[in-house]
Amino acid sequence: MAGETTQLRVDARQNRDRIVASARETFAADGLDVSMTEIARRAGVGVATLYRRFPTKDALVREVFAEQLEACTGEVRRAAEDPDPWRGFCRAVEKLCEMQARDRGFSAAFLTAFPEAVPVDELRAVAEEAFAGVVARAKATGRLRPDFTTDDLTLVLMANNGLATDSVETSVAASRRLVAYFLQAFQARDPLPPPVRLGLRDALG
Amino acid sequence: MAGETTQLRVDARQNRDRIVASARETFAADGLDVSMTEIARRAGVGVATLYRRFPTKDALVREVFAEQLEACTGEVRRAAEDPDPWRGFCRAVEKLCEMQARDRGFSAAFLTAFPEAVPVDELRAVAEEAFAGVVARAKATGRLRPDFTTDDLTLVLMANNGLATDSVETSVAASRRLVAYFLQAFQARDPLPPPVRLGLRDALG
DNA sequence: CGGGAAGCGGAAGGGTCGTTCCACTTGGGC
DNA sequence: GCCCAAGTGGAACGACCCTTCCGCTTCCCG
Repeated sequence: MAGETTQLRVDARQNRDRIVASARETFAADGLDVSMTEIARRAGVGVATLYRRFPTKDALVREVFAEQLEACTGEVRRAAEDPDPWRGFCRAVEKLCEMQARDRGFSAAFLTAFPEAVPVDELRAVAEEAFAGVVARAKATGRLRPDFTTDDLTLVLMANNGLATDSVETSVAASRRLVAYFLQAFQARDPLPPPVRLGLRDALG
Repeated sequence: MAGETTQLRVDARQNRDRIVASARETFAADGLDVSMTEIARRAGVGVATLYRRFPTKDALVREVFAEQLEACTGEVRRAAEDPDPWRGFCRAVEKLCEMQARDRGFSAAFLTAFPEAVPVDELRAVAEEAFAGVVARAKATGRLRPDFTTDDLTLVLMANNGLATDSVETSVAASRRLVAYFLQAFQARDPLPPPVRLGLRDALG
C-alpha cells in the first residue's frame, strides 16, 4: 500500500511477499529485535534479496507497520459507526489494545518515533482523526468525561504496550483487564479531579 | 546490602563505590542498555576493575537494583502506617510509580525476570508482603474494591513501565495521570464487573 | 531460443557488545 | 622501607548485528 507497484519479475514478487509475510509473523511474535538474517532465513531467501527490496531494516518495519496501521484505522472507522457512541468508543479502545497485545512489533513500531516516515505519519494522522470523531460523539452523549484528550489514547497505548510478555494469551488477558479499568475511569459520572495536563505526543516525536 | 563485606583494599573500596554510584545514575537516566565500558568510563576506572567486582553485567544490575528495591519497600512500609488506610494505599501506588518513572533502569530491572537471583526475589517478596498489608487495610475500610489482587499491582507497574520516555519530567507527568485513572477505577463505589482473571506473576517468572 | 538485465545467495566489512587476559602498579603488613 | 598479593587499565576475543559486495542463476523480451 506504499505505492511501489513498479513491475517486478514474478519470482521476485513471490519472494517479496514471502519476506513481508515472514517479517510480519516474526515481528508479531518476537518484537522488532529480530535480525535481518533471521527474517531472511524464515522467508527462505538470502539477506541480499531482503535488502534489494527494503534498503534498510527501518524500511521493512515501516512496510509491515503500514499495513497494521491501516487495519487499525479500519477498526476505528467501524467503531465510529456504532449506533451507541459510548459503546463505539469502548470498542475502539478495546480493539486497538487487543491488536497491540497480539502483536509485539506493532506496539513497538507504533510508539517508536518515525519523524521522517511520511506515509506512516500520514496514516497515523488519519487514524487519529477517525478516533477524534469517536471521542467527540461519545462526549456528546455525556458518558465520556469531557476532559478526555488525544493524549489519553496515547497514554492508554503506551501503558498497554508495557504489558507485553512472551505469551500472547497472557498479554491479551492483562490488556483486557487494563482496558476495563481505563474505561471505568473514563466514564463521566465521577466528578473526580481531572488528571494533570500532558505533552506526550511531543515526547514521542 | 548484599553481604560481601569481605575487606577490600581502601582504593578498591573507593572504586567499587564509584562504580555502583555511576551505574545507578546511568541506569536511571538511560536504562539497562548501557555498555559496561561506558559505565566504567563514567566511574573513571577500566573495565577490568568493574569485572573484578561484578563478574557479570547481571550482577551489577542486581546490586544497584537491590538498593532501589529496598527504598521501594521502605516507601510501602511508610504507607502502611498512614492513619487513613485508603490514603495509604493511594500513596503507596503513587510513590512506587513515581520511583519507577524517575528511574528507567529500575522498572526494567524490576520487570525483567531474575529467577535465580535469590536476594532479589527475597527483597521483592518482602515488598509484596508489606503491600499486601496495605491492601488488606484499605479493603477493610470499604474504599478499595474487594476484588483487587496482587496481580493488579503488577498490572499497574507494567503499565507504568510502558510510559518511559527520554524526558523524566514527561514520564513522571504521564505516570501521575495514569495513576490517577487507576486509583479512580480501584475505588469500591462502582459495582462494575470485575476485570478478567490473570496470571501475570507466572508470566514474569 | 538466446542474450542481457534483473535477481539471487552467502561470504565479508565495519560496528558494538559483554567478557577475558596479561603486563604493570600500588597498598599495607612485616 | 621491602615485597608480594591485590588491584588495575586497556588491548584483544568472540559473538552478534546491519549492511554491502560479487560471482552465479533465472526470467523474459525479441
